[in-house]
Formats: sequence, C-alpha cells, structure tokens
Amino acid sequence: MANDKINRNSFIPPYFQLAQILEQKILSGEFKPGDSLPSEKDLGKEYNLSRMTVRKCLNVLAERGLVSAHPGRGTFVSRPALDRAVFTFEEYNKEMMRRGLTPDAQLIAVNVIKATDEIGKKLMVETNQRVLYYCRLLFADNTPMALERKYMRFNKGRPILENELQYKAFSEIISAHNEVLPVSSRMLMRASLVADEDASLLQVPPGSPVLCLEQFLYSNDETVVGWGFFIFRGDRYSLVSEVRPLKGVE
Amino acid sequence: MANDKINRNSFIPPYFQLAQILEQKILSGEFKPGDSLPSEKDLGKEYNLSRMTVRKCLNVLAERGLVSAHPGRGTFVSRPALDRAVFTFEEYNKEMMRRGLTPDAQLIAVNVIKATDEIGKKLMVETNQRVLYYCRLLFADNTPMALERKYMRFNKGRPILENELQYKAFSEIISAHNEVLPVSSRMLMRASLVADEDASLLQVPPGSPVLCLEQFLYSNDETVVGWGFFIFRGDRYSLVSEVRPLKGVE
DNA sequence: TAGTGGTCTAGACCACGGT
DNA sequence: CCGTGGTCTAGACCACTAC
Repeated sequence: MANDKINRNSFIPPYFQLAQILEQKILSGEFKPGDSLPSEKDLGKEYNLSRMTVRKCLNVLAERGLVSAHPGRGTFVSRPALDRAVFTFEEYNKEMMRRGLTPDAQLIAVNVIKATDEIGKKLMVETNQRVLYYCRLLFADNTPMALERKYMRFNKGRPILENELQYKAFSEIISAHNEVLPVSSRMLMRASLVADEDASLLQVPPGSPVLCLEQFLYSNDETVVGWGFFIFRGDRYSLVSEVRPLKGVE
Repeated sequence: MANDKINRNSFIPPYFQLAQILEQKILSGEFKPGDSLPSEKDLGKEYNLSRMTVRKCLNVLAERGLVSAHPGRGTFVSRPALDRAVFTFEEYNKEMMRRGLTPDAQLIAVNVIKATDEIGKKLMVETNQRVLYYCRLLFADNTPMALERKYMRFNKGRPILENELQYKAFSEIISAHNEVLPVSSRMLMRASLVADEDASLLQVPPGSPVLCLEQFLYSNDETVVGWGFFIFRGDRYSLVSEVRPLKGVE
C-alpha cells in the first residue's frame, strides 16, 4: 500500500529515500525483527525502481545492521545488536581532536639501544642487537594523557629522527626511516597497572590503572618492522561505542 | 599490460578477482599511496568487465580502506591506516566461543533493590526507588573471566528472572521482562582497578587491573531502561584489531 | 519447480573537478 | 569543455532454499 513514495525531483537519490522509508517501517514496528522484507523484485515493482537500485538500498540497511540477506530465502529484519560494541581508535592526534581536545607531544627519548630479551622477541631480532627506540609523552589540553614507547628494526639508512616526533604517527615515522615499509598492523588493547617509571611521567600515583595499546607493524605480512605500545591514563581515557537508529544523511 | 586476467570459469566472481588483482598491484607497489587508479571505464575495458562490475570491485577495496573515490577526480590509493584500530566486542557467549573458549555463567544474585545515588543517577530514577538487579560471574574454560552487574527499571510485570540468566544477554533479558523495549545502546570501555568485593569472585588479588565495559540501554532513543557493566580480568582479557591485506574469501 | 538473493551486462543521465 | 565517479535502468544467468 501507499507506493506514492519516491520523489524523483529530490536531491536525495531514490535508493536512499527507499532506505529511509524501510528504516522507518522497521523502527515503527511495521516490520519486526525476524520478519522478512518483500523480495527485491516486489520492492522494485512497488516503488517503481529497478532491482539494482533496490539492492543498493538494501546494502545500506545491511551495512547499518538493520537487515541481513540470505540467498534463496529472503532479506530479514535483524535484532538490533545491543550487546555488541565497536570501539575505534584513531591515530593519536586525530583521536584527540575528534574528542575536542588539543593534542601535543613531548619527546622523552630517542636513540639506538640494544634489544632486551622482550624487545628482541617482539621484533624478531637477536637479543642485544641494535634497535631504534623512541619514547614520547602525549598530552591532551596540556595534561599528560599517554606515554608512547616504540621500537623498530635498525636500518643504518637515514640519519635519525628529529622533531617530526612532534606530530607523526609510528607508521609514518617507520616509512620515512626504513627501506622496508609496513603494510599491515595488529593492535591489542588491555588493562594493566602503570609501571613505576611511567607513573611520574603520566602524573598518576603508582599502581594506577592504565589502558595499554600494543602495536605491531608488519611488512608484506611477514616480518615485524615495528613494535611498541601506548599507555593511556585510565582516569582520562575511555572508548565509546554507540548503536543508534540513525537518521543521519551522509 | 597483461589483461589476460579474469577467469570466467572460476567460482570466485569476477569483481572479486579484480579486487585481488588490484590489491596485489597496490601491495607490490605498482600503485603507490596517492596514485590514482585507472578510471572505471578504462578498468572495464582492460579486463572486459562492465562498469558496474568494476564499481563493485572498487567498493570492496574502498570498504577495506585501500582506495577512496572522489567524484570528478578519480579513485586514489589510500595510505594504509596502520595507526588506527577497530575493536569489536560480541555478546559474551559468542565472544568467548569466537575465541575458542567455553563460556559459562554462575548466578551470584538477582533481586529487587533500592537504588543507590549512583544507580538512580544512571537509570534516571529517584534514589531508593526499587530497581531490578542481577549479578553473574562469567566463566571461560571453567575459570572466572568477568563479573557482570546489571540494573533495570522495575516493572511489576513478569514474575522475575530465573535460569535464563544462564545464557541470555542483557538486552534479551530486558526484552523478556519489560514493556518498554531497548532499541539503542551505548557502551564505554575503560581500565580500572578491581573493587575489593569483586576480587575474590574473580579470583584475582585486590588492586588488580580490570577492563570495565559499561552499558546503557535506551528505549526509543530517550529513556534509560537498563544500565550496568562487565568487569573483565585484565590478565585474561584483551581486544584485538588487525589491519591486513586480506586474501581471505568470504 | 518456483522464488530468492548474488552477479553481470551495456547502455544512460547527472554533478562535479580541472582544462 | 571533457573526463571522473554517482546513480539508474531493464534485462539476464546462476546457486541456493523451500516446497
């Protein structure tokens, strides 16, 4: 019923209009979780759209997690995933600006060191081999937010780093100072306690909780070219995830 | 050059084959970050594919973040986002099974309590008003992994919960015992220290680091219908994010 | 066997960016 | 102005599901 819907003169393309219509019907309860939507062919007939256009619309809804398609069966309204969460971490400077904070960095150390057992193991080099190391203290609104320690395979190449440590991210620094470029990464996030030597830099009491973000950079999916971590102050840093019925245009 | 590429007899659809080809050219350095790809029309000509098929392929690469399209200008190779991360948290049971662990739950408490100041504030109800509360200890491979405490507005309706606490997630429990259904959620993750009364349940020393996952459930994007949190053992739980040049079929 | 979604084609018009 | 990506069309064949 009521198929007098798509406005062909609107700036909003038809596939998006249909997505809004279907989203509304889902949110209003006309289509309930578990229900099947009309077939792509029927939707095209009802709204005078070609099947490809209907499919583009359904892709939008599927990406938002509102529906899911099953070959041979149909397209079904999903249960909203309220017990799932997606946390994204941006490159530090962008992440802080996204939060409305002013980022800054203070160089604590940068030099060539001999790999400890742990560093050697992570970087896949022999213990005592020379590796490049830097440490910087990251601020947000002039207050310590995180401590960053990074290690990379030593490549006699370029002189060494300098004040680019003021704004560049790890992968950019490696790219600028290494022949072997990183092409993939792996990050882990865990809760832990601040190390004694980090507490004073971060201006938190010893034993404070911190969020540890470990980062591996790989070249061609094989060798490790960089390893290190961020230590975020637990009292200042948290991650947010929202699942909301969106109206937003994009 | 070398346009003898797409295998029309393969089970892998042409758009995906082309995505693999282009991905390879990007990873091998034939196309470098910042370079523009051939136009969609030219790619179609080179590989004997229609433009829609080429576009589907480019969408795949764009979703992975390998390229980005700019109307009127072209499609460009992106810098890999190696300093970003995406952490996903699934509903507890699924999350554990995804990790190859066996989930289990032990009910610690379930009853009607009077809201403390904090609970009242979070749930947007008056202090001392009655709210429904449950607490369960979550296991993975028979060892404590997390503690869950959840609160919801009290709805005299259904009797009360029972052994559904063995397997149901918070939003499902609310849906089963409340007139007002949750339709959106908000989750926060932060590092903190285990509370003394939680340490023994989790079988960790007092003062241990924990990952706290706070959850709000909203109805119709307005009122809070549920609030609570998970306390994950810092020594057993971490989140992983990978950015890899994928070959994987899906 | 009939209906579904997944893929593909060979056209088309548009708004946009750079010339 | 021309080339770019964004959108749309009206067909088509396939694999899969359910009956």
